[in-house]
Amino acid sequence: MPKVVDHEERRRRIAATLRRIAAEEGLEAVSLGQVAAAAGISKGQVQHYFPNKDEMLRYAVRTLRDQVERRVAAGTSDAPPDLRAVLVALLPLDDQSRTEALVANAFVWRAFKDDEIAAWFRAGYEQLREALAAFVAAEHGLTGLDAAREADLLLALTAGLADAVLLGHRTGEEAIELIDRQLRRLTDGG
Amino acid sequence: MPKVVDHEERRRRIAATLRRIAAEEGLEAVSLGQVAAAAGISKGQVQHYFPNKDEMLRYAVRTLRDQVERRVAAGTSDAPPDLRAVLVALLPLDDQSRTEALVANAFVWRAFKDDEIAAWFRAGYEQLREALAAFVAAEHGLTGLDAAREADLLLALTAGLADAVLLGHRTGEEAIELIDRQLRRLTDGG
DNA sequence: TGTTTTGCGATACGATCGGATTGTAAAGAG
DNA sequence: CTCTTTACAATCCGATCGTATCGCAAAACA
Repeated sequence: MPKVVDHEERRRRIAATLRRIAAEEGLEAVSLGQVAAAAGISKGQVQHYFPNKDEMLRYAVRTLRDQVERRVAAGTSDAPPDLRAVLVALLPLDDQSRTEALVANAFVWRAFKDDEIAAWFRAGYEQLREALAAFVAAEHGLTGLDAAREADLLLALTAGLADAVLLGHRTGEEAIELIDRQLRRLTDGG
Repeated sequence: MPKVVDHEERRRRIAATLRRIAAEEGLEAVSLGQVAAAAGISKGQVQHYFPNKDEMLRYAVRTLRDQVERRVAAGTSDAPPDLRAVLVALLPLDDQSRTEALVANAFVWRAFKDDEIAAWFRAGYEQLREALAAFVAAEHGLTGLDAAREADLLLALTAGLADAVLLGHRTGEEAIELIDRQLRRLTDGG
């Protein structure tokens, strides 16, 4: 065998370039040629590491999910894990999270037609639901069912706010204020 | 002048076909040829009524907004206008509203690159915000600022739930229950 | 030192795109 | 009836797409 190459590493680099293009110009701008050019490699090399475009897109979604998970976990790791910190980490407030949100948004439509991508979205959603429910139960001493419902409210609220921030309908500060307002109700009511 | 034709009517029909394709197969499947074929007309006719594809897409967004506005208004007109009814009308629960939500979602990305489309989205958002704030103030007797914030929470929550329902992460019933839970807080707390 | 296998650049292919051009039938205007 | 304008069909164009194929250099194995 020739030139020993880390296949995963190549794929990750290509996927990262793909996400950059998707965030900047939309999924429709993602073509083999564009990705190759932006990554500074040849079209042939891209083909060498992905059997087709769909697989390339799926891989980009998988690694995006990993990236988001790592970032959210990192954002809460300096302090003890905190419900508020997780919710705020889900908002597109800096370049990194904004790019992730843009890419996720760009991929939403793919999820309707690609079951594998849909499965990744759903897994992320469920994981978040459960994590938030655990936080609510721990921080506000609610019983399981109530905690789950409050977590659902917070998750949907944060998702809606994230979209609004992304579209420029609200500022990040406004979104945080609204999250705090909702959290305050839990504290006061419990 | 030959064959007297209602230009607006033709444009509306073409736009409706465009939205149907966008809802079923995504915006990327929307091409002049596809729209023409689905509408049972020639490519030339589509070109005759829209100077280019972008204008066609913009027109489709404008008429979508009208359609949503009419539906939400109609859904609340049999009974006296009602905060809960408006929020529920925003969820993708039947074919009509689901299609609208899908199309809106498909157009979100366009809004990032097309200022005119972004303006229509923003206008719809602001209109909804103000309407909801008025409802909250009227039904729960809150002062202006509190009413506006509660309306913001409800709007973001409903938007997040609408997305979750659309993606199949939740059922419509669950979404309605969560909206009711949030509304109950306003009633109890006020 | 061949031989084989892999990495990857180059290029060709057919399909499809948005847009421009051209042709023509119909219908009011003169 | 002639002329002009409009409605639309048909076709062409250059660009770009995803994919297939070909060719060759590098490197491990024999």
